[in-house]
Amino acid sequence: MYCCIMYSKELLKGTLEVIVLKLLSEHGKMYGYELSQKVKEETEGKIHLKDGSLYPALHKLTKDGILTFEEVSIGKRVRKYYKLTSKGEEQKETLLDEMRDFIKTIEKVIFSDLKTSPAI
Amino acid sequence: MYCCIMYSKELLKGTLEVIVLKLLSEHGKMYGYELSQKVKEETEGKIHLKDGSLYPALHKLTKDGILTFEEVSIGKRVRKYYKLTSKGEEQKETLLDEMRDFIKTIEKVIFSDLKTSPAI
DNA sequence: TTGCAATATATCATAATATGATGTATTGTT
DNA sequence: AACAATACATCATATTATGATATATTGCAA
Repeated sequence: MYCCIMYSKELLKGTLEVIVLKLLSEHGKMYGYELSQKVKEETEGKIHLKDGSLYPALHKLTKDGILTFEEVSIGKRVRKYYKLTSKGEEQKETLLDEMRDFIKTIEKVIFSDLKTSPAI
Repeated sequence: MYCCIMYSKELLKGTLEVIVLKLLSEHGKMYGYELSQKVKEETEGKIHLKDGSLYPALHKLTKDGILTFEEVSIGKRVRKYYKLTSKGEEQKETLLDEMRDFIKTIEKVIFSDLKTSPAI
């Protein structure tokens, strides 16, 4: 599977989990491939969850009680539909709050311009 | 040296370099300890560059030609004042643009609310 | 004046995690 | 029949922040 990430790898670290939890919360239940397609679509290809990252993450989140899944047969193919547990819902809220706050703080440090915006 | 980071470790990954470059660009020249104090101050303690992260990063950036430094003796103590090279200035711009775009994209995926904002 | 906090640097083993490579198999299209 | 897309998976590697640890100076308060 090929990649095309617009951002340096480092920036994306830690983002995967938040994205997965947000999408699952929003759509109820989704399977791995569907998740990766959805992200690609919503970011116009800018973020691509690689399967080498996604599937291990889904396994880990399941092991940690954040997700559960049910297997659904589509012909001879088996899909694993994942959804949030109640613990997962809480975790999602925590991570979203954290991300919001993180972005706010980063913006303050990084995009402040001492020369032009002394106001506010 | 003690820590108190409000964010999960993962979120901070990749952020250190951008912060360092931005601050150096803004202040001309700074030494390691000064950098960590500045960040702590500007983020009200929310982000704390640990010396175990900062110094290796400064060494690496120097090795990569992004930074240079000059040693200044303050009494018996020696400070290393770092500043951006011209390559470092370019790198700073690149990383800032990347960060801007990254935040915009992440916000679109993560903070979109399908229920309340079908418009646009 | 003694001891502690702050200043200032540094290194290293460890942990976490995304990645690329690689593999298997099915389904739909040309 | 061949190929792209669908759908899952594993693993060695690379990157990087962290905590622990170390050294030494300086200023301040008891």
